[in-house]
Amino acid sequence: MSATTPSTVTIRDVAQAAGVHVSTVSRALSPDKRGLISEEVLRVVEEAAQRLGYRPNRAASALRTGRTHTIGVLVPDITNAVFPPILQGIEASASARGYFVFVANVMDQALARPIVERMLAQQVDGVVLAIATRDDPLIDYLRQVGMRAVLVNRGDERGRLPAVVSDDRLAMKLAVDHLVATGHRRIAHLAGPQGVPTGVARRQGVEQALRDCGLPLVAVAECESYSREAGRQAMAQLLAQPERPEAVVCCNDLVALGAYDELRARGLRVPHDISITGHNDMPLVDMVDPPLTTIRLPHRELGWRAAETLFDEIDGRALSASTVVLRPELVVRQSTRDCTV
Amino acid sequence: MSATTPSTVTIRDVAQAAGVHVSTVSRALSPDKRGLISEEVLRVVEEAAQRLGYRPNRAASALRTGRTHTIGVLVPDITNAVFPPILQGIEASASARGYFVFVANVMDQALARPIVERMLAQQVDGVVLAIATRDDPLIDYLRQVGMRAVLVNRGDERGRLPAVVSDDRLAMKLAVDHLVATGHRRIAHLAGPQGVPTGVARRQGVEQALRDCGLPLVAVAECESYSREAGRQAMAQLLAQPERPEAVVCCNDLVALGAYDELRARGLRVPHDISITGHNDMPLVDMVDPPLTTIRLPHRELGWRAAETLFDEIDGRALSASTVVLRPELVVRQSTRDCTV
DNA sequence: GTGAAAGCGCTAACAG
DNA sequence: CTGTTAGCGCTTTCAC
Repeated sequence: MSATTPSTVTIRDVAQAAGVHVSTVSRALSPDKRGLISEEVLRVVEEAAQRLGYRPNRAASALRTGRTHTIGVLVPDITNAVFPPILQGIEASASARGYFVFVANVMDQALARPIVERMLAQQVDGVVLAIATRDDPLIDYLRQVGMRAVLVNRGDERGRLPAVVSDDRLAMKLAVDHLVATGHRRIAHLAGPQGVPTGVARRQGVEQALRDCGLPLVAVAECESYSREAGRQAMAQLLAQPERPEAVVCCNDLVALGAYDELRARGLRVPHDISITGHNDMPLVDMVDPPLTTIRLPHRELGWRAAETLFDEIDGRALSASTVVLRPELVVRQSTRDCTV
Repeated sequence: MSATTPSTVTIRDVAQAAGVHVSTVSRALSPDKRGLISEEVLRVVEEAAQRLGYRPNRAASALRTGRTHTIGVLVPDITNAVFPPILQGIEASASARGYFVFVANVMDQALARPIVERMLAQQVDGVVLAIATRDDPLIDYLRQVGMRAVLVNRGDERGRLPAVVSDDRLAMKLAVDHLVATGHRRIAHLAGPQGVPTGVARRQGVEQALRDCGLPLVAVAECESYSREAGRQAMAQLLAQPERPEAVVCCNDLVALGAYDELRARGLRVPHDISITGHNDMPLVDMVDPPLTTIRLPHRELGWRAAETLFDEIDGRALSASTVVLRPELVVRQSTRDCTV
């Protein structure tokens, strides 16, 4: 029956109750300083702390030590199914280390800088960014102010910050190779926004993979964003071309689903008239009609590793490998047909 | 060209640069105290702060004032598509008020209490809980320690804490009425876990709605959790009964999709052999096969209102209505057939 | 309208 | 091993 007092009990109260000095209490309750304290006193202090329901005030400790045990995470849109698992991985890692995670939803790229400034004021121990654009000035800013930071999902081409990403080129190669192996020849690409690293890398991945097979990229349309509606529009553009492609490699699942929308509106059938591939393996894409052939990413691990990398930085353990690249994997379902049979 | 110094610039530096006392700087930079300062000094201070790149240390201010400008949010599983929009609403509200939000993913209900304790230590100004179980002892604990809190999505039957929820009974009534209007008579229910308020309320909603129509509830199976797999299992149980229902009202979309899985495995077709309804209108349920008839909730608004309620509490603005109930809405798609034609 | 001084709760030298 | 002392950066009385 610990009488958890609603009123604030401080280290002084504990010291008084235990009949020792506050600094002794501080030491006794600090995991790495408790070795300095005698068994006897340790017991008394712990008992008193327990009894009074003492909870060290993190704000005070933060002021003194400069460490808040908090990190910030900036995501572009938490409603996009890619990010929750990443966040979960980050949170799991943070939680295991006694850290809390501020989640900021950066709907507008222009808000990123002010948000980082507020996080700086909030004294976060570091940030993980899932919002880096190409040549993002934010990255320079972070380095300039000495804020520890790690990129996730989207890396930095110039390697200014550690990053944990998936292999976008390989992902696209997996998709292209699968299509080619199943007899597709006229392959097009629905590319992501060329302002973000993933958009560029995936496009290059498609181009390279096709080149490796000695095949042309018959058409490309760039999506305004990674959204269903943008995918629909881009697909419409693609279909405005004289000759219809046999298959379309999409930069992500949402875009692929947008392609479905446009195709359905025109009475075209997937995969009968055209094969479609996605990227991400979002929840439920195995249940859409037809189930989507896509690329699966280890999202949760992406987040976990990013957080671990950040904590390594925070604890002064400099990493050898600054960029971690995780392997994506092909998931074949029914949106791609076998033209060889 | 603000020379943002990497080294920490404090209020003392600003005071010195501006040739005034620190307390004057503090007042000048505080929105509600700046009235006490002369135009002249205000200008000088602001210029100096700007030039030096001063950012008030929140940890110090928190220690002094007891307010951290942070809130915590506890969600059961951020990977469940219901929560991201709720979180987004919370975050939008918090951000607009200069607050940051800690997101904690409470995978195991037993971890809720320790997490709340850590948040208490972290001096959060309040919490919003999306994880309340029925008669949750956590609620009493929060009241006991005087932590401001608001429930979202799941309310408390005893009204111990303010809550923002959707009308679960109405939701189920909308589903039942639609089925009845389209000629279904033998209606069953895939119920949510009866340990959480929503599971109970939705089940009661189905029962009441059916009673209102003078129809029996032909069968009920309780799901272990709000998951696709649990839905599949519960559907299997339902199909083990001698007579097959014409329609099944599911406690949520994931469960409904699990029902799809089981039905498909048995070669039964939706809605030809059996009609299915969901709840939540998750992203992509309009694209599954067949598109799911479901209940749409104002998730984002749920989160927004919950946060606003919390801030009202924090600012001492006691609310009149302690529980806010938002209206769900029926979305008819193709998982329910019209038996009257 | 501004300055002086105290102190929020904690940790970390420094003594002993 | 434990106590003493100082101070993190800020806000808020209290004077003037």
